[in-house]
Amino acid sequence: MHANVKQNVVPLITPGFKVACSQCNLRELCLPFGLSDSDMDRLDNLIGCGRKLKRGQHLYRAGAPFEFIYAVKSGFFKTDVLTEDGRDQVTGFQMAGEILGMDGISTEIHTCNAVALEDSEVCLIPFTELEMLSSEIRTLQHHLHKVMSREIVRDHGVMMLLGTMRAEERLAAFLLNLSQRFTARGYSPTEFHLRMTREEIGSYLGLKLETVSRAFSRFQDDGLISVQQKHIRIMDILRIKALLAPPDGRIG
Amino acid sequence: MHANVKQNVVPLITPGFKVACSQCNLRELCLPFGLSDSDMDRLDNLIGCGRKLKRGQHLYRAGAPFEFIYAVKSGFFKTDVLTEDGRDQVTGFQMAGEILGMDGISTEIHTCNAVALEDSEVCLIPFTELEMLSSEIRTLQHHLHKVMSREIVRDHGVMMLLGTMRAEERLAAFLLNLSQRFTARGYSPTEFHLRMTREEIGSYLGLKLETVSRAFSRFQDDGLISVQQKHIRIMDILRIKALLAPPDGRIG
DNA sequence: CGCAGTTTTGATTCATCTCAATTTGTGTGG
DNA sequence: CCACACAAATTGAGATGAATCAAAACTGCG
Repeated sequence: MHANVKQNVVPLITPGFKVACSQCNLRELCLPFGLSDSDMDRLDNLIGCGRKLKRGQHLYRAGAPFEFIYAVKSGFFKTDVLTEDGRDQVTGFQMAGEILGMDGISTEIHTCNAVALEDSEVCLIPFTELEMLSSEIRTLQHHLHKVMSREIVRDHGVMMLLGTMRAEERLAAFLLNLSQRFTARGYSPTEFHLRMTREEIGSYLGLKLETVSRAFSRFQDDGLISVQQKHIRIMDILRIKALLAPPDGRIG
Repeated sequence: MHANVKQNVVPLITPGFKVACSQCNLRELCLPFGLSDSDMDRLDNLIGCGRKLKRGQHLYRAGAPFEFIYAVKSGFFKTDVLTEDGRDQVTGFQMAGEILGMDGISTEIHTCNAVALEDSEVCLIPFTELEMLSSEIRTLQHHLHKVMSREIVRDHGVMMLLGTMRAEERLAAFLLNLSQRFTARGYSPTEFHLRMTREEIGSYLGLKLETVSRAFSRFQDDGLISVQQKHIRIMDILRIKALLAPPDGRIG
């Protein structure tokens, strides 16, 4: 807790660094997707600068005034909501090219926390100016809408997971999702490091950390994966996928 | 099933009726919120017509091409997603003034189903034209973003519910949410008819219908509510709220 | 090298699911 | 308008998956 308070001061004295979409290898994955060169220059002017975060540092907190949305340039984040009565729910994990902060648009106040799970960099996108620019650039406007809609659809997937799946199905879905997102970023589909703890995975999946750990162990015993702490190697992706289709194959 | 197929044809031969935001008593709750009279006229021109649906009829289905978003003018809807393997998750219930269909923006294909739970009316809002108009009307643009963001925040709340709450807490949260939304629409906060079945409530809350029924019965035995089938009367809203704060009051 | 945080594993408890039987409500057609 | 059939809801008994409580092992950081 104290550590976080201290860390929260750091960005104010850390000069932002200059970023440019046009130079970024994530541009096909991120907000500038589909923009012409000249339009991308205009977006570059708007975005201005980036921000570096150390592991454990908050990008923003629930209750903070909303000003920016953020594009993950490198690193790994989690977002979580907490209630007055102490419940804590991880709502997502974000990696390079993904957009953070859209929870703040509706009330101008952020409703969740965003925390770097490893040293990370983000691009700061001032939202009011983004709205102005997007009213001039149709492609940008439409893409912003797509990004927000994609988040809604993703959330529906999480609801499905939390509402209908058993523990091992949830973990299987989680691993497949990570694998797919790593693949899209040019990393190995079968071998990766988890940046989050068992407890954070558990919170995201609606499970206790012990249940997550047991499910990992069981997957390993069954030859589906190899786990060593945070290092995961997927051994049999087909059988992991099969876990998501219930044995009875009920339809309708 | 056959009934649905038949119903699906009806709207094609049912002439749409004319709607006008400027005449609508939901305008302070719905998309035109905050617009000037002249801007609202422009929105009216865009929206054009509405559509009536009978109970059980689909407004749209997963897989259907995306063209409109819909404002609920009257009635009550549910949205649900289903997977190939037969899982079914209700993702939300929508009432007057709420917007449906934003799941379709990201891929131009709807990813969930929207079904009328009673005879209902919606306004059809052609999305491409809405984007064009919103690039000219700042207020409209910003409000559209707020509506989408609000949906994201709402989804986070559902994740919290599904991920951290026990059965009676989920039902309490559900009842309080309905009560609040009815209140905002000028209906009684304490007495209402549920438009959905126990099974649909259960799907939304990640519970089996029997568990929902038992929780209702328990609430009634404890004097929190009075239930008779779909008719609900809230007797002690404070104690229902208290159910959401765990007894130990753990913090942080 | 030691300590704190994380992870694994085991034994037990408990909430919810499952299966099953009734009851109640609703819509349809005679 | 009533009777019937079907859908929805209630309630009970028992099974089960995940939570809880507890202890030990591992990892990485200072």
